[in-house]
Amino acid sequence: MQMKELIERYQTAMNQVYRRVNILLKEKIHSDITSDQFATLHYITKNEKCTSTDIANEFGVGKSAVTAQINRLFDKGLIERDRDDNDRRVIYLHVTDKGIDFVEFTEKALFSELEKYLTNFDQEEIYTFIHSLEKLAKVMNEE
Amino acid sequence: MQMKELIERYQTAMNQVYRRVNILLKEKIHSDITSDQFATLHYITKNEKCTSTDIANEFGVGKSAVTAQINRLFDKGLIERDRDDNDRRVIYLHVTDKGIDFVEFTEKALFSELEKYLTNFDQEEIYTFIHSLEKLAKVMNEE
DNA sequence: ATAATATAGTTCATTTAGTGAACTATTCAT
DNA sequence: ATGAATAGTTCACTAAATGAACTATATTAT
Repeated sequence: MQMKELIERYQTAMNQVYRRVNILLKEKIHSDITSDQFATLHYITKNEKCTSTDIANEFGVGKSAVTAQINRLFDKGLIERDRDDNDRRVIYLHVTDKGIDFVEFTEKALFSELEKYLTNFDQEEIYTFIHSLEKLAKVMNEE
Repeated sequence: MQMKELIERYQTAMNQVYRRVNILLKEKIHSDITSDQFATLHYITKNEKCTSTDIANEFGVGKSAVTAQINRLFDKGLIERDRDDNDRRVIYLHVTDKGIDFVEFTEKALFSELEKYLTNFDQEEIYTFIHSLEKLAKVMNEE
C-alpha cells in the first residue's frame, strides 16, 4: 500500500475521531465549557503550579491565546493565578476546589460515554493503539 | 491498568498529535490556507459533486459554518459551486484546476514532512494503528 | 553599577471557525 | 393547492488563534 494513501486515511480518521470526541464533550456532558477549555483545565490539574508559557508550549499556541483562555477559566471560577515571590514576572496557575470537582465530574461522564465505544476493542488492541499514539506524539514533539 | 488512565493518556496524546500536524501544515507547508480549510478542500477533492450538507455531516458542524468555509475556499479560487438542474435547491461543489494542483502540492509537502516521523515505525505497526483508528472513527460515527 | 538584553505575561486589532435563529427558494406530500 | 420539508445563506454573537506593541521584572555584559 502507498504511504500517501495511508496518510490520507490517517488524516480522515483522526479528524473524525477528534471531532466526535469534541461533540461528545459538548452535547453529552456539559454545555458550559468548551473542549479546548477542558483540555487546558485538565493540563493545569495534572501539572500543578504550571505557567502560561508551559501551556503555550504544550498546546503549541502563542502566549496571548493562553492569556485569553486562562481568563475564560478564571471567570468561571475554575482556576486561580498565583504570583511567584522570587521571580515576580512568573504567575503560577492552580485549579480551585470548584475546578477539581468539575474535572472529576466531567471525566467520569466522558468515561461512561467513551466506554460504549471501547466495548468494540479488546484490552490488547487498546494498549497497542495508545502505545503507538503516544510514540507518535513523542517523536512529533521532539522534532 | 485503569480505563480512566488510558483515556487520559489517549486524550493527551491525541491532542498533541492533532496540534502538531496542524502546526506542520501551517509552518512548514503553506501560509495561505488553514488546516480546517485544507481538510474541507481535501474532502471535496475526494468526493466530487458533494454538497454543503455532506460536509456539515462529515465534519459534524452546522450548515452555516460550511457556507462560511466554502466562501473562503471560493474566494481563493480553489473550488466552485454548481447548481443542480433537477433540484434547484442543491449546490454541488467541485475543485478547480488550481485547487487540484494545490491539494497535490500540499499533500506531497505534508508527506515528506510526516515521512521523517514515520521512520520510527515499521509497516506492521502503521497498519495496525491506522486500522484501530479507523475502527474507532467508524464506531463513533455510527452512534 | 548601569546599560542592554531577555523573559513572562497582557492588551489590542484582526482573522477563522463555530452556533443557532430567521430567512429565501425550491421540492415533496397529501 | 396548500403545508411541510429540505438546501443553502445571512446575521449577530462567541471562542480561539495570530502577531505586534506594551509593562514589568531579571539577567548579562561591559
